[in-house]
Amino acid sequence: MPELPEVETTRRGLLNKLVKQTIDRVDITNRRLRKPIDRHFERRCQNQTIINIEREAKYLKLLLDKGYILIHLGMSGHLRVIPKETERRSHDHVEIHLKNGLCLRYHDPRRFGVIEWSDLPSTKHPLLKHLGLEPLSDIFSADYLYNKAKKSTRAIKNVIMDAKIVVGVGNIYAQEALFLAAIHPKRKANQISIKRYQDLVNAIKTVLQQAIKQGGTSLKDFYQTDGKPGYFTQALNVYGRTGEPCKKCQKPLINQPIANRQTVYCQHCQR
DNA sequence: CCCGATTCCTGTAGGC
DNA sequence: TGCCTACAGGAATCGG
Repeated sequence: MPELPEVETTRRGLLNKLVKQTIDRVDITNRRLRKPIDRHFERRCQNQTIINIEREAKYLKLLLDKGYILIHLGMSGHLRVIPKETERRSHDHVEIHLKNGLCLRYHDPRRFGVIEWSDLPSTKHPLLKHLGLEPLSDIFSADYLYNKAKKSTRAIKNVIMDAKIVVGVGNIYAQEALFLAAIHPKRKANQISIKRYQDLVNAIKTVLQQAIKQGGTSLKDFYQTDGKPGYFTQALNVYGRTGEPCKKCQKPLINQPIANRQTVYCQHCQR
């Protein structure tokens, strides 16, 4: 499940291969993603050079001479750069052929992703304009999170997964950050001190930075752009470890759904 | 306005 | 072995 570290890993893997390359043509086998790919997409991209690749939240932006290609990997998407003659597999939905003989191929079994061309600035783009802060930016601070949360009785896990507050934190890293900060995932947001918010903000930054270093987390569908898995999977403390011993206190980890999402935590360490 | 529930989708796992 | 169902989850949308 691509969250911020997986998307950033993808961005870094694509940079060398795509920047300064020119798009020859686009070939789409299935337009039906989270929203259908616009019928003008191919024409908008053709003969454009990729200037740079940026990440905003869990979105990638391939900056072109004019406008940009916006890509979201959804639940199960990944991108690879391969020779264009590489045989296509099922769920390979979009190919962006480069003039150098390579092609960027988008693969997404569950089709929750997004691919579109746009020239709107982020402040005006419907998918980008309401996004909250980047968690690795300096302005994402204990003060900020405390102020956002102090009037809310929501479970803290739902708050840090809310992209209108802070972006890029999905179900895996929310659970990992709460474990590191020793905060119970169901604790009400307005019942956490500013000091503990500092622990939580630190934990979110640490876990995301460590995961980026390891090339992300691979469960089922995510791979780095060179086809290797992400290695943060081995560093997970709680995600997917229901019933296994807590790495701090050895008591078995609990799994309780919060907002219909699996949530694994240690009842003893997290308060 | 706020926020939980529902929805999209398909591969996989578990039950019988 | 094979069929069936439940489940995973990002984020838009719905509705109380």
